[in-house]
Amino acid sequence: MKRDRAPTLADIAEQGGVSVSTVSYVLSGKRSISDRTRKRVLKAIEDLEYRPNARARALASGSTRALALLLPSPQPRERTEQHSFVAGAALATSKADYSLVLSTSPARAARVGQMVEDNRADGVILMEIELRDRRITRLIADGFAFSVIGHPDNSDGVSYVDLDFAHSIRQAVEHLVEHGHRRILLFNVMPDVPSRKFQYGPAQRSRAAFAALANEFDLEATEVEVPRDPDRVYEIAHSAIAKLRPTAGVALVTASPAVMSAAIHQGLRIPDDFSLVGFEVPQLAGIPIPALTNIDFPAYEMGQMGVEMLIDRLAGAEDPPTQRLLRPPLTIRESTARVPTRRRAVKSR
Amino acid sequence: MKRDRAPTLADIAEQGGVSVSTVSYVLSGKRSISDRTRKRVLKAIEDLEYRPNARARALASGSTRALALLLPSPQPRERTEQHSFVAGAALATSKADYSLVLSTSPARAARVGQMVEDNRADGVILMEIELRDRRITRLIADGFAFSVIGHPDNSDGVSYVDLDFAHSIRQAVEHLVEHGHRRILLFNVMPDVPSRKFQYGPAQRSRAAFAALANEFDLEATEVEVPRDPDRVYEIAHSAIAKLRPTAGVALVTASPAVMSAAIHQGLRIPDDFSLVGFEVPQLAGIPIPALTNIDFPAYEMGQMGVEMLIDRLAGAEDPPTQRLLRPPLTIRESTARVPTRRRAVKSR
DNA sequence: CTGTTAGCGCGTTCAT
DNA sequence: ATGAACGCGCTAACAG
Repeated sequence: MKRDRAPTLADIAEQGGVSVSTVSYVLSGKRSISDRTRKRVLKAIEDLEYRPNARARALASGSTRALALLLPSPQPRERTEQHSFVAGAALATSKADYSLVLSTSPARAARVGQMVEDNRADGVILMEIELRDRRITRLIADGFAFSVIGHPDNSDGVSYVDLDFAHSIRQAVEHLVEHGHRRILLFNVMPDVPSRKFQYGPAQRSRAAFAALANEFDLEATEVEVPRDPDRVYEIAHSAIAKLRPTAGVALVTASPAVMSAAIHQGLRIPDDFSLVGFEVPQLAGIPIPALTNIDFPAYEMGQMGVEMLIDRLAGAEDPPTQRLLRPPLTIRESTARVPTRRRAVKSR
Repeated sequence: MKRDRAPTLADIAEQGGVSVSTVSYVLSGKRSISDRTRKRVLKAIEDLEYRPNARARALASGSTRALALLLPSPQPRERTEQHSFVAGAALATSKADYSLVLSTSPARAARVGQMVEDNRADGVILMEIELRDRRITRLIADGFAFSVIGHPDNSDGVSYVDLDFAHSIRQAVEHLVEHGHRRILLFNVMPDVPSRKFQYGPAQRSRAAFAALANEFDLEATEVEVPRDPDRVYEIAHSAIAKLRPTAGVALVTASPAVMSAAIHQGLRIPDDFSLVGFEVPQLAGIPIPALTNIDFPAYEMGQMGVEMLIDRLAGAEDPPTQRLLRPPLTIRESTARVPTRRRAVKSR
């Protein structure tokens, strides 16, 4: 049976023979109600299939119980980790009985707070963080609640979850070094906006770590920058491998399938001629041919943490910010192996 | 400079020396305003950096300008197309100046309208549609605005966008038949909930089309059901290929990488020993080794269409529903080839 | 323990 | 062309 108008608090109050505030209070539990009236109210709510109106509630209470997730302008070719962030965030928000509003990133940094200003959300979650991210500066200046996936250079007071890229790169390179590799390529991610090339945290931190390791282990290490488009990655990796003839490579997020293809397509056998360590979301690592030695990118979990941190922020008053630098393990699979000694002979031709 | 309280219509009215309704009307344009007052008001809005409060607006107007996208409970291992739906939907909503609220699918069909009932959204978008989807029945019964990605058996009056799976399967099979293949496997998607196995539209329609084609061309056609988990797909495909020794296969959404791996790992060369047609989002097709003959799943576009259709529904009164059955082209790449004649000799051993 | 009422910020009808 | 005032549905003082 369908009413033409959704029941309101007033309807419940009437039906139950009580006042609206009483109904409101049995709903919120913010003051004690006698068992008898509570039951009457609950019955009325049941009978009329009453559902609180979220907008009215938001207007009156000042809280929307919604979080905004700012997507980097959604392209058809999105990155897998970003999708996992979204999925994880969606799960965590509904678990906490919040809503998740997806929003495309505003062009101007000044607009990051828009969702909060417009009263569509209580706080925002940022991703694709730059080393000095102006959006974060704004959000702090404007006093908005937020959390970030990734972290800027100066992360004082900001709640974030990120990967410890320096640690992961070290783990990957040490793995290769232990297997005798010395000529190693780093396929580093490059943001689509060239001017921000040196601003993107993961790229920058990976680069620095890689350079330090090259020095420490005295490697012939070369960094190769690759864009997001897999086809371009393929081309670039193809020529880099042909030219530099590395025995191994480390590919950052999203690049490994294309890099592996590039190697195979020029006749290299994996891992005999070329070892590769990837950095992908788990579901991508198991399937390739051969299976990828991989650092599992815990994107789904990071998405969840992002919202949990934000909700904590919204609840707890002046708690210290949560800051988590994750160190996912390296899983060794078929794509890496000891560099064969016979290679030395071949190499000299 | 930051105020402790966001400016409201009243603030603008005061600053501009006019009434609140006047301000409201210059914003909505719903009645004519003299140029002088309009300018004064606009200046005040500019000066105070006024932003309309979306919740108050929603409460007063009855429209939230938000759409809810109901996600199948977001798992870590989400399917690529679903992510693309989301990305496309996010783009289209923000283009139309709407918000997109992500919501996990309610357990009970009766709850599909929740987002609308709670006044968080004006309409909902459904995905993962079953042949007789109770959610759709509910939504119609309750008179809610909605659109769906996929389509049920009885789609009278529902706006949807879907793929013409029967057509695509035909296209794929005919391609293989033309190349001399006769022993063909269909790797069909299987929903996670076994009881709904025969309810899932794409699976059901693909199955029927495949069976009809087997009959029409007198093929040794076998359907192999695979779950979503790539590892399981690999196992199942591996043993199916070993046992049935097909010369070709057609893999539905998401399955082709695992199927290809399974074939390669048992020593088959692609396409010489085994041809494969995939059905994947474009970004997945180009990179595999070898490149996949593929029907590009236009998931991103479908996500966009889903919201566009819903917005049309919300705007236009009693227009006929939009119903689109897309037929993406088959792109022939390296993974399929003519079945070699020498194979006949080999086959008999 | 319960009722009354004043907002929350904006849209809109009714006056003027 | 403009203003005054009411209502959207709910929360939270304030008053018993």
